[in-house]
Amino acid sequence: MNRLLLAIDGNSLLFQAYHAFFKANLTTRDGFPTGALKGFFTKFLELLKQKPSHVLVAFDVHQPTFRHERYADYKLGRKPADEDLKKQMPVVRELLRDMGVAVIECPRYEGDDILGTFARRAETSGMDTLIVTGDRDAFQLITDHTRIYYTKDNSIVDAAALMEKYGLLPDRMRDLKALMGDSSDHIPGVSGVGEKTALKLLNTYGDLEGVLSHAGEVKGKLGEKLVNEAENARFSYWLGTIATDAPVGENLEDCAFSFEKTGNAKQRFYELELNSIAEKLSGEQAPLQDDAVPVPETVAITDADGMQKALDSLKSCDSIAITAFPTLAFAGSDRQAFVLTAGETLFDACMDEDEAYRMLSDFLVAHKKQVLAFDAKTVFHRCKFNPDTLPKLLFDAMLSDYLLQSNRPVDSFEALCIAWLKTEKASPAYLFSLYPRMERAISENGLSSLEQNVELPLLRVLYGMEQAGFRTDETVLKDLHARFSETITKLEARIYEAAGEQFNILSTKQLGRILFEKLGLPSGKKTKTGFSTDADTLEAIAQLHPIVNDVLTYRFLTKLDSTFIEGLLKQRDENGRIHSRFMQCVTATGRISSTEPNLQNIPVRTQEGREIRKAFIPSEGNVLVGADYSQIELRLLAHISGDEGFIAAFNSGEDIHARTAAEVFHVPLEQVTGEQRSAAKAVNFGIVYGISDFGLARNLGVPVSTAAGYIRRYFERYPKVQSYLKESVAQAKERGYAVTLFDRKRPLPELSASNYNVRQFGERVAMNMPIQGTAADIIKIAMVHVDRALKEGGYRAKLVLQIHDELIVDTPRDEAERVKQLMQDAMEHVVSLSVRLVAEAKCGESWYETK
DNA sequence: TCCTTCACG
DNA sequence: ACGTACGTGAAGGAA
Repeated sequence: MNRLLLAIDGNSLLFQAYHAFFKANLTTRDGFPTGALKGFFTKFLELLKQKPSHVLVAFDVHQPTFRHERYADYKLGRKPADEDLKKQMPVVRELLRDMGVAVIECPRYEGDDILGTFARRAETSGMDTLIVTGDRDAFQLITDHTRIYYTKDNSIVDAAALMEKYGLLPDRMRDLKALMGDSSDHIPGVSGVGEKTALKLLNTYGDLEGVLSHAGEVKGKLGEKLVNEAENARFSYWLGTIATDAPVGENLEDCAFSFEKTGNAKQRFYELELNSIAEKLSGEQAPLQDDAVPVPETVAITDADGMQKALDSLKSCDSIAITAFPTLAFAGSDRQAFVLTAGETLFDACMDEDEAYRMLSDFLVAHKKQVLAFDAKTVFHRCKFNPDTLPKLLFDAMLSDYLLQSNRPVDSFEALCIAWLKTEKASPAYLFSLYPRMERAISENGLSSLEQNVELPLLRVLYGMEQAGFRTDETVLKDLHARFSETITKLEARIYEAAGEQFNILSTKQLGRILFEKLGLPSGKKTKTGFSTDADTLEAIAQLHPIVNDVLTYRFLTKLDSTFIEGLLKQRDENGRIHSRFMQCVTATGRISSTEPNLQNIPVRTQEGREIRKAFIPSEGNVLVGADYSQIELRLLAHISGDEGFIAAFNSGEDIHARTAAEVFHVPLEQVTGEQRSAAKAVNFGIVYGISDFGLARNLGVPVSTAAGYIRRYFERYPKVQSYLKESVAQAKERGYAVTLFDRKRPLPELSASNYNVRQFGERVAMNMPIQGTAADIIKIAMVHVDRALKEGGYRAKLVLQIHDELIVDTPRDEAERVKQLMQDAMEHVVSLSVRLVAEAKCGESWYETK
């Protein structure tokens, strides 16, 4: 029988696994970090392929070791382990023990010493050892029966390999290190001696003592240093020596290993959502499951005939489950799924997907089927449904997942099936199992109303908006392009002239070189890659050289031209309409986002940019009606905080920023200066973002102390705003999430982070999310109401765009006045708060005119 | 792919 | 003693 001890340096492997998975940022659904676990156990299982008879994993105990007692601070340079890694450390030990693996720690000794000790013990009982570590120190332990699996390059190192690389026997590795030192381990060595010199000395004199006793023969500075630092070298030798006689309680037989026992950890791995690991463990122990998920039979569809038969077999089903990725797949029960085959070559039998979707959508409409889906909006698009006759949508797993975990974007249906059902892969049939499970979670988290009354109805509204698109005028865009291009060319020439050379103005690196090195202008802040050249920085030095303003204008115009003019021209369909996609499951606060193209950031703050809005026009015979909320976030702050002064400020009906300035600076409203109003406005925004004096100071360009004064006075005048913000953070800390008026939740693991900055960020988010998120909830509800009112009122007007606090409706001329009123009404009466919600609506011949 | 910048709320 | 405003998406350069 194979007698092999696998001796693993647990800390070394865990650190390496952690950093390998650091970027992936892997966590369970509820936010527990699992990256290091995944890396560690993936490697561990790979190592088990060596079929060891004995396995041990050695860990350092977090106490001073016997070396520290003599030289206490020699490892002070080590960074403390990351918070995420720390959390996973006890879990690794626990999982290993569950798997029947010996976990060995020895107070005052390091992992290395345990490995060395067991390697010797194994050798005396006639066993071979494979030591797994990323630490080259362990090379000294190599013998005929002990080899090293070096994790840094996944190589197995034995005496021959060592001789080839260093020309040294394993026993001389310590001598090498004693001479050259090791800064990462804080082993001093002899100053000025590196690997090359150390190897030469050892080759000449054999070992460290040989080198030291012949130090007198060595010429020059090196000889002197060897004499002077002999004690240092001997001490280094001692530091670098791994113990082989550590007083470890466990004996070799405690490390006996059998693969069958690993199954005991299976359930725990499933709970940690590390299914790939769980599945590789021994199959003896089946995972415990309350109600099993049937594995559906999969039927491939290759032609229209097969498609028709599949649909016929589903006639008696009430609900059909559908997914669109990677190809159309559907099911009428959890037992059987139909999947369109994606032909891999031109000759494979494979059905035209468009045709399949056509047949499916006709079937759904004709038989009034209900739908369960993952990403129903996309499924609807593929089916090319008429927005007015969409099938009833019972459940969208993507939406439910988003509501349950809005701080983490949904990646794929497959990931969702694996996480929720512990299945191996995705199948539309799993939607029947997901439905009750996820709905129960939705209901337990108080999210049912949000799902049923807001998100699911909104999905249909967004579908209609995406399908309708926004009509655009090509000539407006082309004229602007011509105007911008002309100026851009002129600016470019002037910039090259002033710089004395041609360069890429849009390259921050090249621009930084020109401005700060060649022209010697003062550079402000730095980014991690070099000089900062953002607008704030450039504006600060604009008076010093005319090139700076030209650069700013150049940037401004190229941005408008490439992102907006060219970007939009590319997206127009054959009817000149632009169909943005409204993403419902992206933001952490509950807002929707807009992509391909993003129509939520079309310029408005500058005249030149605003011109672009003239290209957004109503359909033939229509006008646009735009309606936007006035100060919705601040009104929500007033309501939620319950601050009487702030509520009164709104109810006075005056300009809120001016009114705030008057109250905070104790001056009559008429005497508020422009500067005071700006300051008050900035404080109002700051409050909503989770205020800090530093941030406010930077925004206003005033000293931090001045900003702090503004905040203090603001809170004096509106004390309940302050207490609300405090309470908001405290509650989020207690519950682990921030929440909106409509119960939308955002988990905030940041609040319990050990890193101060991360925690501060969590606190700002805890203040902001309830406000931004409630505003998002409200406009979503308004959209559902507007859409419903338009349909029920028999209007032909259509919602085409939402920009967070603004809605645009493409409206037949004769409906315009009524639609305007209808929108304002719907928006203002979504909820009744202690402060009125105010919406203002306006008609126009283009988006430019609706403000 | 990551970084920086900048457009919007 | 630390280094910050909240939420997005797109483009272009650098690597």
